[in-house]
Amino acid sequence: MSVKHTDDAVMNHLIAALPEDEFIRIKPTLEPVSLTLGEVIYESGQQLNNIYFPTTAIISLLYIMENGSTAEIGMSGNDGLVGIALYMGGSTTPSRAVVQSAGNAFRMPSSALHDEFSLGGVFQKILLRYTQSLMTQISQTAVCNRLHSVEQQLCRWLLINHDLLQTNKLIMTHDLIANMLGVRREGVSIAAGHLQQLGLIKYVRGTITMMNRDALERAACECYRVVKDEYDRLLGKYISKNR
Amino acid sequence: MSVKHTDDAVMNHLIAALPEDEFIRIKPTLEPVSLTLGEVIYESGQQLNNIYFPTTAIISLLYIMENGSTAEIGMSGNDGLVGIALYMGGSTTPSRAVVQSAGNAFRMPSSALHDEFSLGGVFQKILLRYTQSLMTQISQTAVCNRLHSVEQQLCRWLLINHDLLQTNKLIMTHDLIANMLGVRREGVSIAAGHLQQLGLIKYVRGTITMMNRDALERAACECYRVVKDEYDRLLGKYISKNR
DNA sequence: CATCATCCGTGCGCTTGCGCACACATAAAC
DNA sequence: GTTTATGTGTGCGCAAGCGCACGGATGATG
Repeated sequence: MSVKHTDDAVMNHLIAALPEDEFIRIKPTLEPVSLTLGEVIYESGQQLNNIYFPTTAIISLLYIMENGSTAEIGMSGNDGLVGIALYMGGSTTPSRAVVQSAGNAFRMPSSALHDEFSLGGVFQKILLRYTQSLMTQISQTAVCNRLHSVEQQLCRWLLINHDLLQTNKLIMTHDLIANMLGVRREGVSIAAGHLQQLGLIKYVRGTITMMNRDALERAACECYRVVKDEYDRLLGKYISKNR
Repeated sequence: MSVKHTDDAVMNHLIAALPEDEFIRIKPTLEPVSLTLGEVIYESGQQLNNIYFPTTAIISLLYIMENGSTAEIGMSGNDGLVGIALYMGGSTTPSRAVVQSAGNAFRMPSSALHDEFSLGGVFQKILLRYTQSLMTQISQTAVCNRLHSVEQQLCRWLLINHDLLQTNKLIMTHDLIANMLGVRREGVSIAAGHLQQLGLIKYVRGTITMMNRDALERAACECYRVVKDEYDRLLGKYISKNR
């Protein structure tokens, strides 16, 4: 069903899912960019000018409170895009988009996005479906924050990363994870220590290696699977070859 | 700017914001329905057939976990609609929509919705903008669940209700609120008791009366205002007369 | 090789919220 | 008017997570 494009833009699943004609049309508007760790793609409330389709990079959507504490509401990698507000009409959101794992992405200017979106084709369909899948992710984060332990959430967070990464190794300190999860660094250290003791992960100074994915899934809360299944339900028929 | 329609469908702000021609076109497809307290509009994962535009009713979006505990991710009243998944492409969501405050709504069948949505007019714009505003609400709920106290969240929750209601009186037990907030009934009782002591609210057996809205806003976390401001930013220009 | 910054382990007191249990009040039902 | 159901107050003990503090370890820098 899905067409093989002649470009590594295919690494982004949403782009890869486009029919040949739509792909050819938007291809010239896609500019490859390299994103560095910690780079801020969008600042909260700031007018957006481009939408990003990550290929190897992972971008984190963060809320920053008045007192400076932070919490992640969602993550996008080659399964999605960053910059939903551009086609939803708001042009901006109250969240910040930060590069959590350095890598590449394709950048598409706002004008090209609007042109293609307004045609009402598969491009629009896929973008809207992805938006719904992101809503599920955010919703699940909300209930997860309320009802589950730090350790369960850490497992979930590691699994999401694992899905978006090409490797088992994750460059990430406990401190950064704490900022994402909205908890203390010590809390992450304790949870990670426990997971290491169980043999699910290993880590040394800023590098976490996932040793046993299945066990991690069992140690995570149901939230991980709900979001994953919902993504597959919404976009699976477009992204047939994936996974 | 906004046209005065000849119908009480105007009580729903999104419908009221439509230009005359679009309103006339969708009007015959709107069926007034009465919604009773506790009624389940949509069940999690169940195929949707209608979208709802509340006028006096308030609908709560709930997640139900495997162990039966619940948490609210958002609320819609005459400021919005229920059934986003219908035009986003998913046809369903993992959440349940429950009537939290009895009242009326307009029901629009899926087919009519798709017809009008695909025209790419103001209707589509407004629906997408509302979706973004709901995403903000859900996102803020996520960080609020992580970072703020039960009392702060209770204030926020009361304020949202107050905005959607036509009165200061809220028919709601501590137990139900606890289900919404995803906390214990006792926790709500303690927080509510404190707010009553401060003179912000009064309550007796299932009825809560808001006494001092300004003070409630000061006692709430920033989350309330962020969501409200974002809604106004996204939809304010359409809903000029509102507030 | 020595210094320094960064990352992680650990301990302690404290607060918030949980789970449970039960008493008491007020409305509804008969 | 008595019974019954429902809604709220209160009091435990307990666990999770917070804020703070400090010490040790590891890797980068010069």
